[in-house]
Amino acid sequence: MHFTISEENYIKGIFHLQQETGLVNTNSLAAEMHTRAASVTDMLKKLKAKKLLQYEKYKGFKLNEAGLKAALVVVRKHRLWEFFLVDKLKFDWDSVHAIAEELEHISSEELVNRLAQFLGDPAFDPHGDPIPDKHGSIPVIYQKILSTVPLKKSVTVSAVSNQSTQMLEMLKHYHIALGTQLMILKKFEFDGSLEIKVLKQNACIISEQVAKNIFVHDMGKTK
Amino acid sequence: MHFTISEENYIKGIFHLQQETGLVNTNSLAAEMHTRAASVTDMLKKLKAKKLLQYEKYKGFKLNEAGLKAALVVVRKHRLWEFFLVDKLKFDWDSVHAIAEELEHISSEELVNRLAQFLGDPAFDPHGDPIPDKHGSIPVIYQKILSTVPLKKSVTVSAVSNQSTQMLEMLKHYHIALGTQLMILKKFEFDGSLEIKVLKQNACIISEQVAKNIFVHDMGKTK
DNA sequence: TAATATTTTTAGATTTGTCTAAAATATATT
DNA sequence: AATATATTTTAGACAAATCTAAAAATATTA
Ligand SMILES: [Mn+2]
Ligand SMILES: [Mn+2]
Ligand SMILES: [Mn+2]
Ligand SMILES: [Mn+2]
Repeated sequence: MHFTISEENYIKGIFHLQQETGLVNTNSLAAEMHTRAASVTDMLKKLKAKKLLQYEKYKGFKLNEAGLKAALVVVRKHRLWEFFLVDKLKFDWDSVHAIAEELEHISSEELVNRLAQFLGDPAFDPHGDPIPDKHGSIPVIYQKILSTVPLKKSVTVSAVSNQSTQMLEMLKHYHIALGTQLMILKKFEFDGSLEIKVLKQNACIISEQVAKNIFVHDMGKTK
Repeated sequence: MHFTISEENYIKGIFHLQQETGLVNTNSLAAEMHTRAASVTDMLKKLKAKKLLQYEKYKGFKLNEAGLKAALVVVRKHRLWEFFLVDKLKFDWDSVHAIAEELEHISSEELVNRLAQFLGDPAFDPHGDPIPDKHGSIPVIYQKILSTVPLKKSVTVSAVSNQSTQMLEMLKHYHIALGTQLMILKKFEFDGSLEIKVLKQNACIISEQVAKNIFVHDMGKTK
C-alpha cells in the first residue's frame, strides 16, 4: 500500500493524538497539522476509503489496525533519522525535528532497516521517545514524571514530552539532556516549582510546567 | 529561492542533457523525465518565470547561471547520499540510485554539509561521478574511455557513464567495479569487442557498447 | 426544551503537476 | 518551392491538496 507524504503526515498526526485521547476530533487534528477543519475532513474521507480509519461523520475517529501499522512505520523512520542526525551528524537534539519531518517520508524499507542496523538498533530517539522495531513493537520503559519523584532521590532523565524548540532550548539552558542525572532538593507548595540539583551544576529552580514534561527513571536502570 | 521536488527533478534532468548537447530540446527532456512533451513545455514556462532558464519557444533551452547553481546543489545531494548508502549502509552500487532520487530533495543545507563532513568530503560518488563541493565546484579527473586505452596497459576503473540497472548488473557479473584494475589483451576489429583481464579474474570478452561506457585512469593515479 | 454556540461537513474555488488531442511551427524530402 | 514529416506548443481536462464561506449537525445554556 502506497501513501502520499500528506497522507503519512496525517496518519502520524492522528497517531499522536489518539495516544492521549483515544478518539480524535476534527478540530484538534486541524490544530496539530496547522491546517483547517475542512482540509481534515477531506483527508479523513481518503484515509477511510483506504481502510485505515475508524470514522463516523460527526462522531470522531481513530486509526484501525492497518492505520496503526502505517503510523508506526512513519514514527520508526522519524525517530531513527533523528537518532542519526544527533548521533552521527552531531546535530543538537533541539534542531533535528524539522529535518526528520522530511526524511521520514523516504520510502525504501531496505533503507530503514539498514539505517537501524548501522545505528546499532537504538531503542530510543534523542528525545527519549521509543523507536518501534521493524514489526511495530515499541520498547517499554519504566519512567515517571519528575514532579512525582521523592526528594533527594537521584534519577536519570529518560524523555521529554513537550518537544517544542522553546522547551528544548530551556532544558539546554538548565544543562538538562537525556541521560542527565539530577535530584529534587525542595518542592515549593506555592506554585509547584522545584529546586533541583543537576549533576555537576549549581542547584536551580524549575517551574511546575517544566517539571511535568520531564520523565525520569531510577539511576542505573538501563533503557 | 524554493523549488518543488518536480522542479528540482526537471532542473537536474536539463543539467544532465546540456552537459552532452549544450542546448536541450523538448522531446529529449521528455524522454529523460519519462513524461510527455506537453508536460515539459508546461514546466519550461515555470522555470523560465523563475529565471533559471534560457528559453525561446521552439528554439531549445538550457540552464542559465542561477539554474546551473540550483542543479549543482541537487546533484551534490544526490551523489553524497549515494556515497552514504554504499559506504556506510553497505548497499550495492547498482541499487542506490532510486533511493538517492528521493533523498536529494531533503532541503536542509546544514544537513548536506554535515553529511559531507561525516563522509570525509568525498570527491566522487560510487559510480565515479564527481561530487560538487558546497560552492558548486566539480573536481576534475583525467580519465579516458576504456576502448581508447592501448593494449596491455594496466588501468583502474574510475567511472561508468551508463548507470542503468542492466549495465551495473552486467559489470557486477564481470567483477568490474570502481577501483577495479584491468588491462586490454586484444581488440577485435569485427565488432569492436575487447578481450580484457580483470585483476584476479579470468580473461573475458566485453562488447564495444560496454567498453564505451567504462572510464579508466592510469594505475596509481589518485582521484 | 428552545435558543445559542460550537463543531463538523459540504460546496465551490485555487494551485500544481500531469495528461490527450489539436494547432502551430520548424525541418526534411521530393 | 511545395509537400510531407517531425517537433513543439496550446487548449482543455483531471486528480491531489488546499482554502473560504455557508450549511448541517451536535452540544451547551438559559
Ligand atoms: Mn513529515
Ligand atoms: Mn523525537
Ligand atoms: Mn529526484
Ligand atoms: Mn551516481
